[in-house]
Amino acid sequence: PMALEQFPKDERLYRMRHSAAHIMAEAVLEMFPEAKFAIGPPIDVGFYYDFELPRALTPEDLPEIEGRMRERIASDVGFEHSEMSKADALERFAGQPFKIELIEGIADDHVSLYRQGEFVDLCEGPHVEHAAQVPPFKLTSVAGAYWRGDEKRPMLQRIYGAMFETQEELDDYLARIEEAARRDHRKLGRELELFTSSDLVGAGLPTLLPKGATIRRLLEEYILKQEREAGYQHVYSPVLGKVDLYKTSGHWEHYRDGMFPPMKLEHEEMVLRPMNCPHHILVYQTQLHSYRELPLRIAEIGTMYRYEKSGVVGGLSRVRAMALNDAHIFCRPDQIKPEIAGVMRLVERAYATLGIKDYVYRLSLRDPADTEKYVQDDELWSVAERELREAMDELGLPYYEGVGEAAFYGPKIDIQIRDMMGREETMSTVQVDRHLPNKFDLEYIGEDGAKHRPVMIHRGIIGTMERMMAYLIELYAGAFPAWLAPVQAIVIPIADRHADYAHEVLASLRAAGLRAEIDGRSERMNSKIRDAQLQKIPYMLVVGDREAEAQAVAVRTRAGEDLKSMPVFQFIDRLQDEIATAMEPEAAGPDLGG
RNA sequence: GCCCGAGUGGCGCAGCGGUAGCGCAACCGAUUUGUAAUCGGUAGGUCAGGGGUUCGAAUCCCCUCUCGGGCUCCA
Repeated sequence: PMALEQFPKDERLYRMRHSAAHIMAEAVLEMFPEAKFAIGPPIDVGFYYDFELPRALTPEDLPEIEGRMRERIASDVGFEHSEMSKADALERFAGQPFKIELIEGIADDHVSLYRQGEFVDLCEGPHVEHAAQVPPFKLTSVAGAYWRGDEKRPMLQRIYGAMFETQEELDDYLARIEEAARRDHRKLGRELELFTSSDLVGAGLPTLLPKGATIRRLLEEYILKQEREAGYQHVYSPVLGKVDLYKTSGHWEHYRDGMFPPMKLEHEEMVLRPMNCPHHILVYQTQLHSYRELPLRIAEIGTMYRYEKSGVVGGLSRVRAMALNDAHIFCRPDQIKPEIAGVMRLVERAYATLGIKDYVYRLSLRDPADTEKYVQDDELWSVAERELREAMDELGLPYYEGVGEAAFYGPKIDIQIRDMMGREETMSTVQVDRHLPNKFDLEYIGEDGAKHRPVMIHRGIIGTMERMMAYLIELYAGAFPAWLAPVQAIVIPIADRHADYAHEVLASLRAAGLRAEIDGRSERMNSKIRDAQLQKIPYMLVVGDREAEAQAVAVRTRAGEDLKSMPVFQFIDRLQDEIATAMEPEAAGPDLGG
């Protein structure tokens, strides 16, 4: 057999992490002889193992488990592979209900086992040859996890471990986790006074403070301008409507669990909208449309409400009230591909401006086996899926497929970003929908004078303002580029006698459309600089006798760079240039012919 | 929603059965300062909310709410 070192790195890591999971299981068995074992696979930063234990584990248990693991590793037990018949295995694993369920699910009449020391596990392998080949690791957390990922099955205890081939790589990973914690938008949101939340308002309902509101407004202004230039028309529609509207749209049937329960009025029931689509459909229906008018692009920063489960809400990334940079394009079938291309161009441009580089495309498909979640119409799904594939292929954009990730009414292209912890989230989305046009009986008059059914494209570029803000706060660690910074420059008078001049400078900056503040406290300049630094304000403008004399400002950047003294007008020019450049970057992505 | 953990002045924390403390911030005063924290003083908390145990609860128990790590779900 090949020695471990001869395998490619991925294969080596797989074996090492998988073996560590087994060693951890053995350590847990020593501590809890009555433990029931579920599964323990390698994952991309290490491994985990799920157990059912007589008591809840706490983080204080981890060092002991780690210690026992290190003993096993030091003793360098070998990993031995064997096989036995299913019947023998069922006997061997009597008292291990999860293993028995796994064995019963194996099609073969023989099962594969691995033994190290006293511990034998049902396992396909592969593993390292002996325990000493397991590299540095650290048990990181205990958590709950459903058996087989099914919320109707028992909740097990999961222990996560981080593992890399070298101590250095492990340390790098642990440092990344710490850095992610430092950038956590919930922490920065408080420190930088971006948003707040209150027990009295409720979970998932954050309030944007003035600085956070500024960022959101800038994002909105940016995307609204892009959309206007791309031929979108903006509307305002109400955030609630009659239940009947959502029964017609199908949201009531397919999305009810995600909606706040209805408000009963005297003769009707109202619900907070979970999506904006029905309202935009009503906009379309106000007139009879000719094929010449299409595509019609109806857009809105639409606030909507979703009853997210209590365990999932948090910060700005998962909220119950959210504003979606939403639009619905009503078009002819022959316009689908060019419209998708147009949306992709908007995404590429927006991401370049926002500085988002780490993203991938996902073709989100339905799970054909799930007849509950998705509308049943095979023809509709296969047509929409083909259109999306062809559009992406023609654009030359790579994508991976996510089965079971579609909307209830159709497949979609999701643009997936990765957060600081490496978790993937949907930011932008494009969806081809032939379902809602049917439900609402939408039509347009074609060239032939007959009625035809338009196709709807649902799309979001910024996505929800909340999630985008959460992402950008972490991406920039709160040090926003000047165009997005809530405060772009702070004027710091050295002594009280400089207050008048400082206010003159402030007035000039504001007159030039810049967001500036003044720190007029009776503090030392050093202290004011420190505070401005902690607030991550891009420019600090120190003004003292010399500056007042020269109609100048002494410019310090938040990077700590001293740009020396310059005339006020020169600083204004410089900052305005910087902003203009940042907002019109070259699109970073592939050339989409725009 | 589920498992585990946690909620102490605006923020960060200590106290863990004998009726609340520290630092920062705030406020007042002094200082008027040249690129990451000037000094002194004052005020602020029904210890998330409710119920219970106890002579006595921030400390122990129960319920609810909120927050965190996961799972499931999701923009």
